[in-house]
Amino acid sequence: MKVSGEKEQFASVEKSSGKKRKPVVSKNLVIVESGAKAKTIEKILGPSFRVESCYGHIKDLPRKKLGVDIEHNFEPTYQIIPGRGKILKKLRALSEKMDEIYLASDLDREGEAISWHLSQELKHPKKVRIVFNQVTRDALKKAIENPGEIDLNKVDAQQGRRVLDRLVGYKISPLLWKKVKRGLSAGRVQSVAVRLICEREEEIEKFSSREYWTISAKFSPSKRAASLEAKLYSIQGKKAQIPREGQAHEHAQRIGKQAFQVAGWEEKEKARWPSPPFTTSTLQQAAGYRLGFSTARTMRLAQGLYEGRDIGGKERVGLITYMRTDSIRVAKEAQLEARNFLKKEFSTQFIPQRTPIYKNRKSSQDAHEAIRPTRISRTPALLKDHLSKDHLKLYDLIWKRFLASQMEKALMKISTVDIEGGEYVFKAQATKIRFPGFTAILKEKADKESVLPSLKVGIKLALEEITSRQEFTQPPSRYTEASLVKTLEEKGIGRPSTYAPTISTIRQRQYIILNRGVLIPTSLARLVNELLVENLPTILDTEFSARMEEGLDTVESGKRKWNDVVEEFYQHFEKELKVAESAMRDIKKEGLKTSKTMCERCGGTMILKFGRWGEFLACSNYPDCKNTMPVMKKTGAECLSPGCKGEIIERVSNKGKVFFGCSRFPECKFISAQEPIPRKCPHCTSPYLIRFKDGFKCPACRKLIKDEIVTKRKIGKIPYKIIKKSNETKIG
DNA sequence: CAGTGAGCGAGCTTCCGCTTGACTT
Repeated sequence: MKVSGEKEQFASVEKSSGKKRKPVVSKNLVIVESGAKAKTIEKILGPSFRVESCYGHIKDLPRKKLGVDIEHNFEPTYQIIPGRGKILKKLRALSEKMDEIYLASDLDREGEAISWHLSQELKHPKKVRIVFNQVTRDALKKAIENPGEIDLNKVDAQQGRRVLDRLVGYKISPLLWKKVKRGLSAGRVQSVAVRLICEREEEIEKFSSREYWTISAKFSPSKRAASLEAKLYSIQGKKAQIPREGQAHEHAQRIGKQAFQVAGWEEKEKARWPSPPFTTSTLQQAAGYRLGFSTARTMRLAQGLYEGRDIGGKERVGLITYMRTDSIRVAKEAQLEARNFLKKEFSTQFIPQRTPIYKNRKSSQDAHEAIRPTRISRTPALLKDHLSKDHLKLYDLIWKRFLASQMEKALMKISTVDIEGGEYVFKAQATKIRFPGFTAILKEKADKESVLPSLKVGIKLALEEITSRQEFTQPPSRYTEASLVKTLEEKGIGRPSTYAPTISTIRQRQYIILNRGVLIPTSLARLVNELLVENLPTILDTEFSARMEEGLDTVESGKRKWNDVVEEFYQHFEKELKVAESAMRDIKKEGLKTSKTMCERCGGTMILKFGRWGEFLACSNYPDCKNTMPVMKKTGAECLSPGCKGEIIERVSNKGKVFFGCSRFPECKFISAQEPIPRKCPHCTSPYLIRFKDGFKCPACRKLIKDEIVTKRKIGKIPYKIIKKSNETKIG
C-alpha cells in the first residue's frame, strides 16, 4: 500500500518537472541535505541529473537507549531515524535506476557523516562524494568534475562528537531525575547556557548600586550665537568624579564664578567600515535587537525566504541563501552583481576600489556562504506586495546588510572642543558625516549628526546654565536571546542549527522564564546549576566545548583515533560521575530550606520542592504530612480590583512568562503583565504604579509620572538646575 | 513583542546536530 502510494506521488513529480525538461531520462543522482537546495541545483545541472534531498541525518543513535558500548571502544549502534525510512526507500528505489550517485551533502563534519550513512544504506556500485560551498554554476561544475571519496577522518570526528554528547546528556540527565525532578536534562550545550544565565543573575544580585553626579553646562560665544552644551570632564587635571550631592553643589558654585574660554579645538577624520554580511548568529542578534524577533521567529521567517515565495506568477524562487551558516564568505558572482547594482543605482563613489574580503573566524566550518539575497536586484521595494510584513522586514535587514557590506567606508569628521575655566575643563564632541558610504543604505540611529560651532582657541565663552544630575551605576544586564547566542558563538558552544532550539529546550525544562525578551533563571535552574557545577565541573566549564573541538581536530587530521579522544575524556568524566551519584544532595528528599514558613497542619517546616507544575512548598514531614502551599513572591503592592484586600503576587504562566496576579486567586481574578511598584499615584487612588520608560505610569488613570525632580536655583545670575531621581529606579 | 492561571511529590523522562512540515489555538 505505502509503496504504491509513494510511486504515484513520485511519478507525478517526474511528470510535472518532466515538461520543463527535455525528455531525457536522468542518469545520475545527486543527493543534498536541503529540499530547496535540491530544486535550485536541479535547474542548474539540467536533464541528465536528478537531484534529491535526504533532509538531514538519516541515521542516529537510538533515542530510548544509550546506544554506546562503553566497554568496547565506545562502539555506537546506529539506527535509521524513525520517520526517515520513507525518504530512504525513495532514494534506494531511485538509485537503482541510475548510473552514478553523487553524495553531495554539506562539506562540514555533519555533512560528511550524512554521506557516510547514505553510502552504507544505498547499495550502488558507483558512488562518489562531491563538495561545494556555494550554489553557483561554476562551483557545481567544478565539484562534479572533481569527485572524491568520503573523508573517514571527518566522519570519525563527527562520531566522536556524537558519542561524547550522548554520554554527557544520557549520563547526567538521569542523575537529575533521581536527585531533583523527573524530566530534567543536562548537556554540553544547554547546561553551559543555563550556567551563563545563572551566573549573570548572581552578578546582578551581588551588585550594589552607587550614586554619582554629573555636571554639564551651556556656553555661548556671543549673545546671538547658538549655545553649546558641554560636559564637565576634569577638575584640577583629574577626571571628574563626584560621588555626593553636596560636592556637586560646591563645584557648581565655583564653576559659576569662573571665566571660560576655548582651550582646545580639534578636528579628526575617522573612517567607519561596514559590518560583514550575516551569519545565523548575527542575523538572530540583529533581528532581535532591531525588530524584536525571537530566535525561533527569525529562523522560521528566514526559512520562508530561503524556500521562496511566488513572486510575479512564475515559479517559486529562493530569495536568500541558506540561513544556517557560520560563514561570512560571499560568492564572487554575488559581489560582482552588487558592484553592478551600485554602479546603476548609486554612483561609483560608493563602490570600494578593492572588492572586500571578509575573513571567517577560525572555528567556521564554512559549508555555506553568508546569508545574503540571491539577487541584489530584488530590492525590498520590489517584493513589497509579495511578502508578509515580517518576511519583508527580515528581508530588508538582510538585503541592506549585504549591500552595505559591499560598499565604500564612511568618513566622519569628529570635532572636539575643550572649554576651560580655572580648574575646570568641559568637553563637547560632535560628529559630522563627510562621506556617507555604506551608511547611505543603513541610516542607523547612531549616525545622527551633531554640529559644533566653529571656534578658535582663546575665544571667551559666556556661561549660560549649569546642570547637576544624579546618576546611579547600573548592574550588568540580563541576557536576551540575542546576547546569549552571541556569547555561545564566541565560546564555540552550539551550532547555527541549534541556537534557537537550545533556547526553547531550556525554557521547556523550566530553567528559564522570559520576561519582556529577557532571560531569567528559575530557582530550579539555579539549584541544578549549583549541583552540576559543584559535582561535574569538567562538563560545566565554559571552555569544555572549545577543548572538545581541539580533540576533534586531531581526529580530523588523522593524528588520533576518535575512540581515544572519547576515552580520555570519559575516564575523567566517569570518576566525577561516580562521586556525584553519592555526593550530590538529594533534593527530592531534602527539598530546599529557603522559607521559614511553618506547616499549618503539623507544625513542621515548609520546604521548597520541584513538582510537575513548578515549585511548591511541601511539609518536611512528608509522607506523614502531605500539606502543600504555593510559593508566593510578594511584590508589596495591594490588589487593584475594587474592594479586594488581596496582594499582588509574581507568578509564572505555564508557557514560562512572568505575570502578576492577585493572591486571592481564584476568588479574585485580577491580573497584570507589568510589575506593580508599590507607590501611590499622585493623581488618583491607585495603590501602585508600573514602570514606563524612565519613569512610571499609573495603571488606573494612565498618567505618566516622571522619575525626576527638577529643582531650579541660581548661582549669581546663572540658572542652576538640579535633577534628582525621585525614588529607587536603579534596576530597569 | 503579547495579552497570561491552578492544585503537584510516580508514570520511563534525557543529549547535539542535520533537516522540515504536522499538529493544534
